[in-house]
Amino acid sequence: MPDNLGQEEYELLARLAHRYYVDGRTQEELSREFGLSRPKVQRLLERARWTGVVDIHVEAPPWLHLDLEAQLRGAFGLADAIVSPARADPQAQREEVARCAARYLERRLRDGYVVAVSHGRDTGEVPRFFRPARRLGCTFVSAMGGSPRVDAPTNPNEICRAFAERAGGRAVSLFAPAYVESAEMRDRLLAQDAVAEALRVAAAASMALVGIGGTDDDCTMVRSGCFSAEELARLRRWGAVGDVLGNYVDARGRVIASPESGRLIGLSIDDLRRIETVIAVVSEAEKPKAILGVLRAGVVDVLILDEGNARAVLGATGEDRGSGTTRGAGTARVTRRWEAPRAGTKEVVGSTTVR
Amino acid sequence: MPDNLGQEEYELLARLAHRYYVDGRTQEELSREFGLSRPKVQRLLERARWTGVVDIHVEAPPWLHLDLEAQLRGAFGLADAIVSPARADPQAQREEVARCAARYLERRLRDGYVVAVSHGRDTGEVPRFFRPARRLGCTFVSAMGGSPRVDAPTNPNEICRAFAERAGGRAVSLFAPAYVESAEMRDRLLAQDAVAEALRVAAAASMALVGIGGTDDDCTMVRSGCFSAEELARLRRWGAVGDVLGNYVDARGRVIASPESGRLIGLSIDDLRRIETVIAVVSEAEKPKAILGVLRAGVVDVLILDEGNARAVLGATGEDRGSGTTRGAGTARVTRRWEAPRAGTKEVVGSTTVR
DNA sequence: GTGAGAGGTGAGCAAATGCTCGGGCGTGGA
DNA sequence: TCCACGCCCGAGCATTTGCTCACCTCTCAC
Repeated sequence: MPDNLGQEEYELLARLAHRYYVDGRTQEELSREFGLSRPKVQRLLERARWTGVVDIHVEAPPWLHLDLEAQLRGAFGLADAIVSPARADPQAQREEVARCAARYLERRLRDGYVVAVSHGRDTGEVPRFFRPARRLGCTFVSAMGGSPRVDAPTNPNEICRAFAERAGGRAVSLFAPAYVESAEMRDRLLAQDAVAEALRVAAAASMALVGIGGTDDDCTMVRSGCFSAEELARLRRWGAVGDVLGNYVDARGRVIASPESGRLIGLSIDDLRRIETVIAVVSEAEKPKAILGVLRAGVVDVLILDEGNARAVLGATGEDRGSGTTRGAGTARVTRRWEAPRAGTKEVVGSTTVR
Repeated sequence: MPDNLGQEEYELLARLAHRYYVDGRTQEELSREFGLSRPKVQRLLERARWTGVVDIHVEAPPWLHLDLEAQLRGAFGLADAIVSPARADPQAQREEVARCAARYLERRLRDGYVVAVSHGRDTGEVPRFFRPARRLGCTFVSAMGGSPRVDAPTNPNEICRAFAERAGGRAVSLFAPAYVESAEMRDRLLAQDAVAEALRVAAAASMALVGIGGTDDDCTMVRSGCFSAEELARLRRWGAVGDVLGNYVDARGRVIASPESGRLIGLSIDDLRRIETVIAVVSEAEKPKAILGVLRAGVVDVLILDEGNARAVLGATGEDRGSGTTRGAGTARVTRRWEAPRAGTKEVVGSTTVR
């Protein structure tokens, strides 16, 4: 198969690889057995992997999209990205994403962690699926104020309460609206101990779980009564494409300093940047622009979303990055781990996947 | 694919494996990323390999028989076994085996090595293919006496000379016949300085290259005039099935103390046992009994032979050992290296190879 | 309720592995 | 012929990995 290999070399590589991977000898044993230096054996094994004499294949469940996840991580420098299986029904899709988020939290939460939580339908679904293996001494705190037209489970306080119940931890509520009428009113509210204290806890969180909002007329901010359609239209004119915790950003990820930003009660983008792990959960269709904007703002560490948004976001990034790996998730050829001995990276990786 | 895995676990294993093998993270990074202890990650990766979520495949050239080699090593405790590609024509087959032997020597020989060499048509072919990359300060010494009806290239002295020429080393000749008329004559010859010296060098060799002789009427010993057909028939009656360096053994590998053994000039089986690496080269058809006998004598460390003999020897060993691995050499599932977490060995290995 | 056993867990260590770097050798050009 | 360049090689070190062992928890029988 590897045509650029001489017969002699092919035999040697195959022998070494077989002895190493199948028979389980160590490289040192092989070096004695074949009369080579140990580093030489290691270089030859590397070459065997590189030429395809050794093929390491990861058989992933068909419903996972590890390739998309890898592309997302790569494209946006995320610590992690999770693409949930696709569902036709929006509610089912939301639950699927929430399930992924819940699993993720279960893996990552540790006693004593403080988690700042946003509002939103996506975020709100997460607690339902959250079942940690044991009681966690965690604190869940609202990272933003509540919405006037409350349908309970999407309000941050309520979400925190649900989390705390599931985790056996405690909830810290923020008793304030997300947006107040004026900057002056905001400052006076922030001077209240109860409000200031909650925000202080939230700002010191080690983790944040946030949704990503859009700017269409049906977005959470409008539905929940925070904004009128006119206010939102004005934000769009300012270039807004989406928000986290009420902080709007434009397509290039720059925070928009609109009149609205002065009326916001909750963590700022800069507050978020100081939080170690910011987890964004998104499931709704037609959100790629908002997601892109927020990703470009560089506050998100972990992105959990559905397949459709993942593809849309990646598609919008520019031409197909790593199109070679777009094949079925099941077939993942070895790239970075067993890099080419010495060669330009991207290029060469591209050529292996052909094979 | 792995049906005995829960969905959740399958996902986790796939994620870990992908991150480890494809993205090249370390286990420690994964442990942080997934919120697991490092040993846990390592156990999960082990499980991923074991359940087939990760599949390591060695693509060997179709003309190699790495599976047969592994079985030979296993069955007879050999340090190494090399099965040469099959050839229909006996002479072509002999050359193929000799080529393998030559390659093997090239890999193993080091400056200062002393190699004891037997007579025989197989051994005699090796020097023709021997082309070390650089001059080797090696000594090649006859491990047994010569034969009366000399056709030059099968006499040990001549083989040594050819080796020395190719290697740029030196040859030490043994000026004596393989068999003399009586034990008394042998003792007197051994008392000769020239003879004793050569044998002393041979006995102190770090390597021996020997053929394996049969007991049919056309064997080297008869063709070369060492024995008459009658003498050979007598050896057969004593149970002889084959020889190394003129030392005959029976089917169970016991040395035969016949009248002939007292007349032999060359290294004994015990001398051979003291040599670190004894390499046996065999190609002729119909030799499996001789090979088996000699293997059972436990003097051979490395066996180099043709496919037909390899299969015959293994077939005769008892029922198909490791029949699971008898498939094409190209497909070698991982066994020993990534053993089952905790389980009886043979059994479990058998079951992987099914898959 | 209580005790015994099985199974799972992570600290810590020994071995194996990957990698860097200085040095030798061959090749091709002046 | 001699020199420069580049390639390959292996010693030695830092990191990663595999593994052992003591402990902990959970289950089940008594």
